[in-house]
Amino acid sequence: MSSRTRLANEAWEALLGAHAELMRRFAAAELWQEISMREYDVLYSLARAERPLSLVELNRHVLLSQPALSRMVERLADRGLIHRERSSDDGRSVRLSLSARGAELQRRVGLAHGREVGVALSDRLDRGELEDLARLCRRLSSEPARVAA
Amino acid sequence: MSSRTRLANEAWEALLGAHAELMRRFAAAELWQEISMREYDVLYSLARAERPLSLVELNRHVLLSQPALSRMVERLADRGLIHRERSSDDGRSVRLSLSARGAELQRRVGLAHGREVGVALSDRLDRGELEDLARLCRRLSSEPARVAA
DNA sequence: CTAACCTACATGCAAACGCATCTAACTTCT
DNA sequence: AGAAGTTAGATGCGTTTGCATGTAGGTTAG
Repeated sequence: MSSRTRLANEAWEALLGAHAELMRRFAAAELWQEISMREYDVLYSLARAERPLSLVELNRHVLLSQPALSRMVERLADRGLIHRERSSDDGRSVRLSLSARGAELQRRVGLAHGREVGVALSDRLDRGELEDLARLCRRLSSEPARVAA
Repeated sequence: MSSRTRLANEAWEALLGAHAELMRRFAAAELWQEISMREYDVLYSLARAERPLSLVELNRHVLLSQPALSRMVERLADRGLIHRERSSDDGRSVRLSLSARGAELQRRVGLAHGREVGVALSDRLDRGELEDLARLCRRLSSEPARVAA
């Protein structure tokens, strides 16, 4: 195993550890009574993307299987938090967007959650480090590093 | 919302994105036939910690509820991958450790998985960046930044 | 000593998940 | 245009999860 591979594995393990610990911490908040963190993730993804998303598009942001997301979307629609209508362009596809209630809930929960995120990370990293972390993580999730053919 | 808080939230979102995308990629490997990624996480945690761990200790590394972990441990023990014995010191506690079969499986799967992790991260970050990422993430998951009283 | 409390783990149960598969709507190729 | 192939989403079903709670061992205080 090359030293580069070792470094990569250490970085991945560190990232997993940070993810797990912070998720635990955020999940402990008395904030997820109305919606779970996973449901919030769906609302947040829809809020971010001004235009309606299809299930497949939404699924790129939400770490769930397609069937699980399909059912979660159904539950959120039943609760009146999101709109789900069949696309006119493509009869297979659905157009998912926040309802007014869903948008309000997302804003309200997002505000409180965002404060906690801010505290948790700012406590441990300064501005420059936060920027570095964001940059490095974005590099990991952006388009694949395609090799020239 | 202060700019520091905004930076923290951007960093957290970037970290979540990287986590989700890489998890997806790793999960797609034809490698998780014998054990799931979550089960591997348990075996890996036990492999790391040379001494036997209690459920509570193990639970610090594994992002699952205590009851869910308790049952996963039960399944892994039933499959002969880990040993579970009552602690002599503390009659409430269990001592969890890898069996020979579990250790072998962890090594085998870990080797292949580690290669994938290496490729995925090394493709996008150089040595210095991998070190930076590891350092920043460890800062996020190490002991709380206690404020002097 | 023992009653009250706390901690570690297990268990009942409903909700949610993933896998396999289905249906229906596009797309492509001849 | 029609058959074959692909893609979007939904559904059946067994497994796994989390919440609430139970049980038992250990600790503390009167």
